[in-house]
Amino acid sequence: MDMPIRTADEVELDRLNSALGFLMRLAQLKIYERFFEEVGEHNLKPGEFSVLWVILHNPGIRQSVLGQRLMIKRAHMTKLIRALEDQNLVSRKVPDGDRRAVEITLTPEAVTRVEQASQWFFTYEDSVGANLTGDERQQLTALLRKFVGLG
Amino acid sequence: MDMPIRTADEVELDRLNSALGFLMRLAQLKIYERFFEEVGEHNLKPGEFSVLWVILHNPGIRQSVLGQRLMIKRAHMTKLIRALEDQNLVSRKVPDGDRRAVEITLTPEAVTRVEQASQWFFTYEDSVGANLTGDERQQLTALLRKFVGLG
DNA sequence: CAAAATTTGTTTACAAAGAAACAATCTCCC
DNA sequence: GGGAGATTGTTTCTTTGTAAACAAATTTTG
Repeated sequence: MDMPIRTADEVELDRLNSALGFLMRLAQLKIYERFFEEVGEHNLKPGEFSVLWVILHNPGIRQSVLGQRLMIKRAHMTKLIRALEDQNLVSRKVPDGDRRAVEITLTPEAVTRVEQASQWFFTYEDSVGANLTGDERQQLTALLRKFVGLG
Repeated sequence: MDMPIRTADEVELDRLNSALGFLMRLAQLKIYERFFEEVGEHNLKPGEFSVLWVILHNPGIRQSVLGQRLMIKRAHMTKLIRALEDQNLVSRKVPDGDRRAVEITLTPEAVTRVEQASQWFFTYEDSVGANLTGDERQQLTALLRKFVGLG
């Protein structure tokens, strides 16, 4: 009657089972964990890749806009960009129109690197929903896109 | 032709738009952000609540099992539990059968507190998908549940 | 136009979370 | 029974990210 719980599968979650925030956190952690199993440290980290990818597709984007879109706080963005600059992957330029702002572009080296990295990144992203059917995967991304207000 | 990007909405994401990991991260951050807007610091943080909720429904659960289910690493779990213990919300007991393990239960005080907190927590969790229809919300949770391997 | 308020990025101090090394205990297998 | 190896929790160190205060530039408004 009072048998102790031995494995994670036996844990009673009750209503937490349908809590969006809870499920989302679990899902994200699972993705992240798998990422390092499959991809390893071989290349750019997912966060770095996303930042560089967005700069690649929006050359001269401002730090603040990048942060808003990627939901990265200004304070943190400063550090990320500086780290990328130290690796000679991005260059910063203060535009004439607004001397508070900083416009970011990729160095030629980074363009190559990101295009290369995009191969394994998106391959991984596709494989990540392997326990879903193709339809389910598509539904899931569509729902998430709507949920976060994209497209 | 070379118009600079001024708002986050104009940012070109290209294939990142259907990357599960990316969307999931955005979704989780959005939930977390809204949480503090709506609920404020009033009560337990979402993480604390989840931990306490699971202990409530699985009294005597072991730290390791709790961590596995909630995807919290052992090192971090130690700190969480100690913090909860300092607030007199949980008690730890080393079972006779295995003197390495620690079994966690809620204090009577915590039981009340969690039951109370569950009201706003789940109310919030329900309101969080407000820009989705009821059907979509249900689909989303079902897909997430399948994705993370629950149920 | 000038003072007030806002935006942008940075710095500093701190909180959340993980990695690796460790000690104690337990399990397995000879 | 007794070592080899695995589990469990803790500690220490590092990484990642946030919050708050700040400086400089810009916009708003009286």
